Amino acid sequence: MSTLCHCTILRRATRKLSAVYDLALAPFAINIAQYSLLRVIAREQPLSLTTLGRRTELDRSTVGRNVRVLEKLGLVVTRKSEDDQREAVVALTAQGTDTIQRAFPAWENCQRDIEAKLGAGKIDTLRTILDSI
Amino acid sequence: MSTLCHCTILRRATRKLSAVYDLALAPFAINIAQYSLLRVIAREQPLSLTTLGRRTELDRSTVGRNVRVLEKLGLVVTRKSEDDQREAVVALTAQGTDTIQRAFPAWENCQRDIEAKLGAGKIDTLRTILDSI
DNA sequence: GCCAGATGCGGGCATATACACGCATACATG
DNA sequence: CATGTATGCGTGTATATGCCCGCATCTGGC
Repeated sequence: MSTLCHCTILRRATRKLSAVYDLALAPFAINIAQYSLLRVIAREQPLSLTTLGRRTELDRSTVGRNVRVLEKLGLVVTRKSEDDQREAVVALTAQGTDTIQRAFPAWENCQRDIEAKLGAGKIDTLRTILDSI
Repeated sequence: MSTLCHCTILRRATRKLSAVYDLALAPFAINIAQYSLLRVIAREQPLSLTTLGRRTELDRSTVGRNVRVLEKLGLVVTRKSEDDQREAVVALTAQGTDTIQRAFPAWENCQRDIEAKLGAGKIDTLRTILDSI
């Protein structure tokens, strides 16, 4: 068995792939983490930070800070929930919706590039493996 | 083709797997990123920060900061190279060497756990895929 | 030998990420 | 209804990561 660390290999690949997506999304002034978060918000808005954390499997405090960045960029707004005064609910702004749509082709190109590079079979395998981690 | 982002899936899996390794290494007061870095240093010490960055495919400034943390933990020392006054070379301390050795079984357990979970075939496939990213 | 370009580093800036703590609100049980 | 527990958030602290800038040093061509 190899002495190479599975986790370290995974971490390295993630950094590299993220850099590819980040570069493609740079013209829209967002990165892949932000794009991904925007997409979840778009799909379920309005939603609370805690819910957003569950969807993304991110720590709630991480989500809170990441959303704050998106807010600073003018892509989302947060407001207090009326039902539950504790909750902060997030929704896209018009600019946020627009940014997602404009960035979509760039993101899709990344998807196609990696699919072409690995082949559909390996993409499926990869997804299966990663989902089971 | 699915609308799921390959990069986001990879990022999520990396966070989760890192958390597993981090938990296993917690008794030794290091995380997987640090353990991995220590191993590279152990293998090639003494080496410059730039070389360390090339080996790990990390930005040099990142390596510089990460090494500083290891230094604060007493696991490595850095000194100015005698040959090239610009270079900062890194080497393990006795405590660093000791920590790697003591942490090794915990790391190895993580390796075996993930190998058992995925099976040797999938581990190989995963490595091949990740290496080609 | 000298200067221009290359190389090595640290620091500034920014995001991503997690955990622990404390505060406010909601809710459930007596 | 009152209190104890559960839930939702923000903040503090820490590491990980990358880009850019400026400084110091090295090196090669002249």
